[in-house]
Amino acid sequence: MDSINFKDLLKERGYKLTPQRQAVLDIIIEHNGEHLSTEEIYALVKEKYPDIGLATVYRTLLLLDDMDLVYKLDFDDGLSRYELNNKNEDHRHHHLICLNCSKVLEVQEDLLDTLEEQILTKNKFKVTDHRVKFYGYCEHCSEKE
Amino acid sequence: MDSINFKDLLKERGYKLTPQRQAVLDIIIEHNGEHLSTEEIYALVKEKYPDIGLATVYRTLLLLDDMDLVYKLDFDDGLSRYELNNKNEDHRHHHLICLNCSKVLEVQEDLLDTLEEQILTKNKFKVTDHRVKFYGYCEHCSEKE
DNA sequence: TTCTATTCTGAAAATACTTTTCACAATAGA
DNA sequence: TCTATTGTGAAAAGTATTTTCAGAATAGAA
Repeated sequence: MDSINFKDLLKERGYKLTPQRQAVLDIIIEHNGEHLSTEEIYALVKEKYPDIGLATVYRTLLLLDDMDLVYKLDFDDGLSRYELNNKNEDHRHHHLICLNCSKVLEVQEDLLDTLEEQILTKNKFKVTDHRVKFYGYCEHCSEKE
Repeated sequence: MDSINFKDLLKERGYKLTPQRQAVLDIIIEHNGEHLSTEEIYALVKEKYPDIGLATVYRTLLLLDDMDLVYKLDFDDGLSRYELNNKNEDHRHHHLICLNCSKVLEVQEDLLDTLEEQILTKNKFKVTDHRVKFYGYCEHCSEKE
């Protein structure tokens, strides 16, 4: 996501491109693959843009989520986390959350297309997105038992 | 879940059976199939047990979730919701959340066993539970477009 | 049954995360 | 450059949840 695209996307929705918005998006792009919390994003943005306020970070994350540039995640730790919506990814990936060490792994699998078709047929519900979380024990924590 | 079983389950963990705990569980059982929020549960329990405090309801729901008697749900409305963990159900059901009217449907499907096997093989991650949410448009809201 | 260590409860205070308010600042199109 | 409009930071407010604490209730022992 370069700034020219971002500016256009904002404009489509009547929003302006500001250094703060760019800075928040930049951090999320730089940390692609991580699951940063709002406070973590705030701290990282502050390194480059010390005057930014926490409220602006919250507002920007809301905006980016609404624009589908990021995905909001919930790993049950009480924090909102975000990851870049990698549009070149064939399918959304799923998260494996270790109940022991809380580590989060990612799986690229997607068997859910079949399921989504069945849901449309049986329930007449048109699925547009899904969120899947698997809980269990990672390799390291499984061995320790 | 009759009170005798509940009492034993509590005892196993060093907890006592109190009228408050029973009352909260009773309400959840009575409303099986619904997705009650904490405040809704509080209001319903209060009808039968007017002196109960909100903190006790929070504490009890935490306990019931920990004991796997209920499932905590998150439909992205800022509220914690709970449903009875129906252990005679073959598989967990999934929720279909309508992005337009916010109605929540349930699907009994479970194609995830195959996926979980693949996850164990490829990622050496032992899945013990999963949460799946599908977002989209219900029959009624699809038609209106 | 009575006693008593322990757990539990209600109310209020405290937390934690998030949103809103408001006055001032910055953006972008004219 | 001008200016309508949107955006921002700081602080306050909001909302859901957890903790504190003194008194009450439970359950096992006596």
